[in-house]
Amino acid sequence: MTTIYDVAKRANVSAMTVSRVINNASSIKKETRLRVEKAIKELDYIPNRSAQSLTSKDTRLLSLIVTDVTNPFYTRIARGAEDKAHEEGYQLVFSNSDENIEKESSYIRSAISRGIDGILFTPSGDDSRKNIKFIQKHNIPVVLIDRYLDGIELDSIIGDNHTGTKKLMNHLYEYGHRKIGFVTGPNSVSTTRERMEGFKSFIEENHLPYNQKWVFTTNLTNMKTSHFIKDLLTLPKEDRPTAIFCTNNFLAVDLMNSLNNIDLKVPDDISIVCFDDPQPIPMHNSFFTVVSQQPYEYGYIGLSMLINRIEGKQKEEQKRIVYTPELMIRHSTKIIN
Amino acid sequence: MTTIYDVAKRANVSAMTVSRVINNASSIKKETRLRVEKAIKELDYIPNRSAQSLTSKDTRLLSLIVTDVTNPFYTRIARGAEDKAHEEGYQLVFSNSDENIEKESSYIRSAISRGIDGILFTPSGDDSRKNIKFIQKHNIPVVLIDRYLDGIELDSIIGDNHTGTKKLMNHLYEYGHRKIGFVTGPNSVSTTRERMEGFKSFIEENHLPYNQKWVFTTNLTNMKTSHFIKDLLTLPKEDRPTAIFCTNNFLAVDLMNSLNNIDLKVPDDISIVCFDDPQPIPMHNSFFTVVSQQPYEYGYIGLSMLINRIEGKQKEEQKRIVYTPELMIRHSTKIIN
DNA sequence: AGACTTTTTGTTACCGATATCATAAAATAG
DNA sequence: CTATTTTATGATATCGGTAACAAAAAGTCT
Repeated sequence: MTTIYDVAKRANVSAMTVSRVINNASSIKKETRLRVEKAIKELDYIPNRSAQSLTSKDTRLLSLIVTDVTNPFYTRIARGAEDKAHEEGYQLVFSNSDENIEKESSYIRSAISRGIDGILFTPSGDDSRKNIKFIQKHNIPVVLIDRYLDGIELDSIIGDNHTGTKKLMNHLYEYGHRKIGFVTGPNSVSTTRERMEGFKSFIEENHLPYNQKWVFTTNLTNMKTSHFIKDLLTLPKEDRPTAIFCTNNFLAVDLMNSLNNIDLKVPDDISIVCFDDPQPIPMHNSFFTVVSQQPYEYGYIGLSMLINRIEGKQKEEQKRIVYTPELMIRHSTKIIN
Repeated sequence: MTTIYDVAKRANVSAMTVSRVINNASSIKKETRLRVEKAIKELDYIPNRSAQSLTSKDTRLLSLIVTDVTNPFYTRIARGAEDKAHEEGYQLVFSNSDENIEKESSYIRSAISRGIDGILFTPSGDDSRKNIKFIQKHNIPVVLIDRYLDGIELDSIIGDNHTGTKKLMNHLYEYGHRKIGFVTGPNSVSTTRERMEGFKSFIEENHLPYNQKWVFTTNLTNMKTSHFIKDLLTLPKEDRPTAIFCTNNFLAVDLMNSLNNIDLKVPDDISIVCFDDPQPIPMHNSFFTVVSQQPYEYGYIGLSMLINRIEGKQKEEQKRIVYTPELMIRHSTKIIN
């Protein structure tokens, strides 16, 4: 490996001078600068960031922790974050927590061990609180993305789940649906919880019928929506929901698969709505009626906030940015009489 | 920041002893080990990887360079790679080259600067050759994924594009299609080139009609398939292709959008096939007829190969793994008479 | 030209860990 | 109980940079 000393020797200067050239410090004679730069080129010298970090205390490395990049929502967050990071000369280490606290902790530990400058973080759920405490104890800037945690004050960028839910419910209502089912993940997650609250209050405010059997909660790893469907079918036809609200895209896809498997058609037999596009591409012919958020912006802006915090541009109190999701009416819902 | 010296002081031992405990070296009295471990816990000490890397020369950091994580094919490669990395105690820095050589170079430079232990790499195209030379000059292990470069011997994991193409073409043929169009990206990419070769040889072997106007080449950044469609429509109806082969999923999606925009329906008016699922989720109701590869495995196995190379388990000559894509007949193709 | 600034370059110590060699303590042997 | 081997711990130099100060060179001024 070529070091700063090799370059120094070749350019006939001290190591310090080379260091100055690398960091284009002031007060270097043009002539020596050129000589050093020549030596750098000739030797293919690249500075060793580990060594730099040892003195400078920064690494220009950031950590992105999401639950699963494979979820198009997070894929686009990742892309947005990476774009901003690249623009600003940072790089991104990415991690999939799979909604698993242990995994999350282990990623955080190694991130800290690496001396990453900050973390862009989608917490698994309420249990993540201790992980956040841990991060804070180590004085590392964090920005929460998509989910927040009660009682923890942090920069964050999230969606307005109440409004989003209301938009979807309203759409179903206008399409004539009154019996509306609800499929959701564990409510240790803020987004899920808020969507559930939104759902319930809509039901109440509009005096819609409500049946405990229309509600299904799943952990996200093995969904088992098929069980739910089977249960629904035990009800007399007039007691079944005509539409189902899913708190996220993965659930909607899984639910639809379960329905298709027993030859129930969406939207002819039942309508489905959910949060977030299941598809990564803004396709003309997307199928699901959703409220759509702007994950790319979440990632991009979230990362800007993080960098501002790191570089001390944002000194004041925490900032929370809230985006309002947009209703996209597509083909998974149908007007009924 | 807590250092090894803080721990040493607290546990009343030398720094070296702490280091030994961290790396669970042999020959430490159980009693001192416990004392040190206690101190580590109490101080929340986490070793500084930058410092470790300075002596050990490894970082347990790997670089993943793909063209765009947002493409579900690469999303899943990323996930596969990250899973394996995590299992083995490595972490992944990820980068989107956007098929842009300059970006690619800049990512490689900073990866090397970081001292990453290896690179899992989807080269932008033929121009990436110089980037690979550069990586090799710095003695960094690389595994190529999805695309290879002629004349460069490296571990790689790729798909069998000839067979894949033949499968799709055969399917169209069996469905009665004879006039088949072709939409492709820049052929500086090995996959594209091979698919094009496969296409041409199929046409020749089966004496199918061929018309230069049925072929459209685009750079992948601004596709402009709509121009292509407009051109097709200037042909008399009987001279238009009844099916179009796209070399990748993004092109297929874009093409379909263009068709929809002028009220041409897939598959009723025209059939489409392509490589790789546009959707990240194995959905029951996926639309496109494709040959599907196993990107998750590409990532997972590619990363294993990389680690083997890094850790010296794979000393011998280069290894090339070739996967055969599988035909998935869905709803974007139609039998014609 | 000499005194005084200002600019440019070099020296040394240090960042936080570990390799290497040295030493102390414990275990075993004679 | 000393001599010898083995095991456990420590001192020091080093990895590749940079901060902080020191020194040398160049430029200004009288």
